[in-house]
Amino acid sequence: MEPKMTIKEIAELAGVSKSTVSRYLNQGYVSAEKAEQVRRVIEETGYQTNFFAKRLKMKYSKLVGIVLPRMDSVAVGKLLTGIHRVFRTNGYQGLLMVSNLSIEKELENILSLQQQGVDGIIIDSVGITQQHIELQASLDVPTIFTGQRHPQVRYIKFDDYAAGRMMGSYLKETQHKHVVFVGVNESDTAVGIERKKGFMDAFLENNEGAKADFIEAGFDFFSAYNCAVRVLQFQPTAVVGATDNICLGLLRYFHEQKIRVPEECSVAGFGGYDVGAVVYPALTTVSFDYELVGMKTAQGMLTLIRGEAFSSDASLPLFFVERESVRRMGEAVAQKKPAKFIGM
Amino acid sequence: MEPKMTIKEIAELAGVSKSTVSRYLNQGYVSAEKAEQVRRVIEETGYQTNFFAKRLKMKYSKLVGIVLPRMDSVAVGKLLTGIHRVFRTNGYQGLLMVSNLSIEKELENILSLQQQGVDGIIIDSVGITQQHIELQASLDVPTIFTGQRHPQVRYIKFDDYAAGRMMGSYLKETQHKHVVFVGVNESDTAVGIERKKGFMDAFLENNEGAKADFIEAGFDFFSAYNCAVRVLQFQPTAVVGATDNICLGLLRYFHEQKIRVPEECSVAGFGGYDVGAVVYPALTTVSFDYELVGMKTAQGMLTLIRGEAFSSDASLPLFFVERESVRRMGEAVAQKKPAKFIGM
DNA sequence: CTGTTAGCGCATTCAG
DNA sequence: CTGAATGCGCTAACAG
Repeated sequence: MEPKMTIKEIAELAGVSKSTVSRYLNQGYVSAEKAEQVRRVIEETGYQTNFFAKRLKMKYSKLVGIVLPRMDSVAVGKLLTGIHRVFRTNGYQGLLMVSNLSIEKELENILSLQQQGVDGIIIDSVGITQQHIELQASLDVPTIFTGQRHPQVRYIKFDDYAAGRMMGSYLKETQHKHVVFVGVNESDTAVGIERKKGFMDAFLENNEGAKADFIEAGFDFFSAYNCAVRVLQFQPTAVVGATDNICLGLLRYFHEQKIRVPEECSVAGFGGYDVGAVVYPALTTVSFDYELVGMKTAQGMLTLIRGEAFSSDASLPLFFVERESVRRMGEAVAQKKPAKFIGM
Repeated sequence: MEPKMTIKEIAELAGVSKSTVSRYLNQGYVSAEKAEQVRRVIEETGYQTNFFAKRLKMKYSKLVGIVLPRMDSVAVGKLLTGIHRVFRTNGYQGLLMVSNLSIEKELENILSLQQQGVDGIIIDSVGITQQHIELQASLDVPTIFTGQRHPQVRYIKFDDYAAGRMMGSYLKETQHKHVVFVGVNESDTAVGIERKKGFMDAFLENNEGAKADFIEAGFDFFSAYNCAVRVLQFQPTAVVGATDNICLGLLRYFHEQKIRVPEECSVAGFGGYDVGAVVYPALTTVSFDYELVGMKTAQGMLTLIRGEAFSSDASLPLFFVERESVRRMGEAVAQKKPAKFIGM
């Protein structure tokens, strides 16, 4: 293991030529006899082919760059889990870069990745700008965006509009008439625009007397908590947060104000994080399978690398998870549900 | 950007030799005049030095492997954030491998990383086995473990024993006399043994009439939720979970059973996850700064790579976060705290 | 300060 | 089927 064997030394020890060893390692145009000799020597020495030398010769690197807005988020974690799952079975590996929500750094990371010789780049962006498009077009490695979409790039994501609609329909069906949607900034097209629009469209259509207000918050608990006063001023029967985290912040405020959920005000979100199942009331939500996105994206990348056709997809399946935090307005409020922890 | 410039072509275009270009790119033994010519050509062509060729020549790769038990955990996310923070300012990058909590895969990943020519390996293990030690000793790249420790390896971690003691002292001070500790399996030395022992030691010493029972759970909400019945059978005045997640599962069960926290039973944990601040009652906990561990570990790795001395550290600072979930047994229970969301 | 020369370790023609 | 020879793109002596 120590003095770093090279193919040349293996060849000498096995009494063959370098090329024979190389062939043994790759295609395999080698006689059984010599193959055996080589095999033995390799096993004994623990020889490992030099990664960089190999990559220098070959055109590919078996590395694909992944640029992330941040690392400490469950969604990102699951996404990566999915990506890794398919990559590992194909001998690929992800090279991560974090951009801390900075567009500038994101662009910089993409460039840096390309320079490292990755075979492709996956970008989990929080917003696709014109600069992204230009940069991406100038690159000579395939790229796939995830989480956001844009007509000029390849992408794999959920249908945020449909997710919004699911929630809108549900609140209509449960006969809520006045809800406030706590959303995020529109720079995030998927969450800030599509998801919200889906909700509004479905909730408002053919829903006489229905009304929906809007308040903008950030992605974190605290920001949501802080805008809770304002949502209460609308006196809604239900509030839906653009993410589960927003709901948790809201829930906390309601608890402090002794506003009972869902009796006095319903709450629902998007995301389907595990923790939504364990808080009380358990959060009704539209659940996203982030791991699936990761897998699909990785598969798409493999396709692209092989030079095959790829088609963007913004319709990955969504799951509506009905739990305890939304009241059915028609029914009596007294009969509480059994309140069993339903797992995740 | 397209036909992949090489140093040779740059040299020709600039009217100098390859080595001059190389020097320009590295150390800098170049006249201002020629430097300028080279600079211009590089800028025009968008030339980027070939990563693999460079790594083949040089001894280092500027890549350090990171093997993780899993990706979708906040703690891991923060750890990575910390690692990346120091690496990025030093031109290093992390190459991630996930072992899905399998020891076998973990070993395999370490080997694979070494083969890729990384300059070092950081291992966030959930348990150091004899195999880890042997493998690690046979490697020719430096390794640092994090999260766990062992006399025969380098490590950077919190002092789990001290964390346990903090909590033990606190519960003693708040005059609890009977608590049950919901811990995890002892294969996780840090959490399963040290943290628990610290708690027991501090809680029990010089604490007349005090009693502490133990129950083993897994790391997830559900497992904790499921063992809640058994902890209740002990009729404790407080229960401490080895992790905040365990507490959340417990809290859910207590809520379902209408057991008021902390009035009827106190709950406290370890971890300091953000979500602990937003649930109700907000969770009293010993907080770990995972990002700091990441930074320290990365710095240690850089030290090692430079060939300088490194010393393991298992005493990273801990923070006790007193929130709402533990009752001070001496005091009246009626006077509820203001219950303000204290942020994270 | 600069150009020339030699490999780094490997895969791959090309003759045998 | 196999060995000898070539070069991937780059850095590092080595002489100028």
